Amino acid sequence: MSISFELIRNCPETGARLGKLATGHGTVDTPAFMPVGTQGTVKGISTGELTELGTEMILANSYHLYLRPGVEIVARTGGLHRMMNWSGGIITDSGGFQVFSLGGLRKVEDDGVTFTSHIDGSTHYLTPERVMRIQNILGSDIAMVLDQCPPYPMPYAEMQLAVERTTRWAARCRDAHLREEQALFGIVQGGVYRDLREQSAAELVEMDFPGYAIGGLSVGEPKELMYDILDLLDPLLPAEKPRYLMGVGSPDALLEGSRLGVDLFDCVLPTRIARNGRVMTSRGYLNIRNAVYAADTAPLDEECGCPVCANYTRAYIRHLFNAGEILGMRLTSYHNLYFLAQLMLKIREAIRENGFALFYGQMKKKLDQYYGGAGKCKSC
RNA sequence: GGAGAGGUACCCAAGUCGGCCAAAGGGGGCAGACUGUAAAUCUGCUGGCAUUGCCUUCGCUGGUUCAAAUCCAGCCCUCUCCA
Repeated sequence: MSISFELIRNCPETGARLGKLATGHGTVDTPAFMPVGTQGTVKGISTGELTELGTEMILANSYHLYLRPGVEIVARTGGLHRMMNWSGGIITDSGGFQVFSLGGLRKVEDDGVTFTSHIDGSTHYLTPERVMRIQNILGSDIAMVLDQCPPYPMPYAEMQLAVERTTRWAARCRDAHLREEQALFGIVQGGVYRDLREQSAAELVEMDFPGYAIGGLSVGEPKELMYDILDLLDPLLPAEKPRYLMGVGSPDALLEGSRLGVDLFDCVLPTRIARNGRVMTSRGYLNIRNAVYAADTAPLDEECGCPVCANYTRAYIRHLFNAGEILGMRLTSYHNLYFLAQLMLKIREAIRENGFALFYGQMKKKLDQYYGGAGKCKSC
């Protein structure tokens, strides 16, 4: 068995689930947030620090690792886990997101996708079979099927084609998947069209994957539409299998996603905004580059217990950013990952204690206040 | 003392045979964006005030002109070379 998922508790009042996902590289307490390490590194954070942060699984990217350093190098260095010195879990994305994000550099056809490398301009042809081979070699604990992730908005007819293609590719990925200890997740597409989501979910469930991802959300649509789709999918996906909402990582969306039955999340948000000076705090986002923090001796977040907040002032971190010092980004990245890890920890505790509904109400009020609008920190 | 080069906005630096110049570009500064990472990236603002517009500004002072950062005169200052 590649992975096992134990559903420990269902929230009696909401769709929230407490679970435990076991892979060949440890277990993951769910709902969980997984930091993104696209190129075999969570940018700026060592694997020792990831462990410190309580990270149990990260997301890496097949397409990027295939381009550089190349799967042969990863294989020769002992596989992705050993290469990056990470003993926890790894999910590899298939490259499906690059079908979306590298819009100008790729051509999608039924058989596969032609990419123009953003690194050197070379041409690469990825099919479901090749993507599976890449992930098999990388040796991630969970592989993802190749999917077509369309942008928002997308006309119905085109979305329908993307759903059908994603289903066909999922079947091909399943057939091409060789590595037994590696699980393969299907990815539900369909944008914000309810019937297409139902169709996509039904077709994938039919294929009996060990877990299901929800893709094609948080690509520009209003959050309410995303939540509607999650609500729709909750009863359609098998309860005994993990659900993974791809690409979602704002605090409010993690809370809402958890309420709607999501077990796994990943997102570049905490690390990316951190490198650009924005930190998540108990009182909303704070841009540490802002002049008001020039002489501020408070920590990033007064309610935070992370080592960054215990040891460094806003004034210092702002100085590091203004001076272009690499430590600034490392500190904010660490803090943001800690912030989300704590949020998920609280969510799990609440479910475990049968107090999620109450917790949700209180936390939602707080997050709406601080993160609901434009994301401005209300204390600023 | 002689010869030459130059002083432009917070800094550096274009522009100088007159108008299209509140003045290129870069830096710095200020703010914003970022959600399965082409991202330590990208965008906007950066003389003042107000709605198009007006006002003050290119070392200083004066002059020529309808019009001057640009032309003329004097002065102040900086740098290089020669004595």
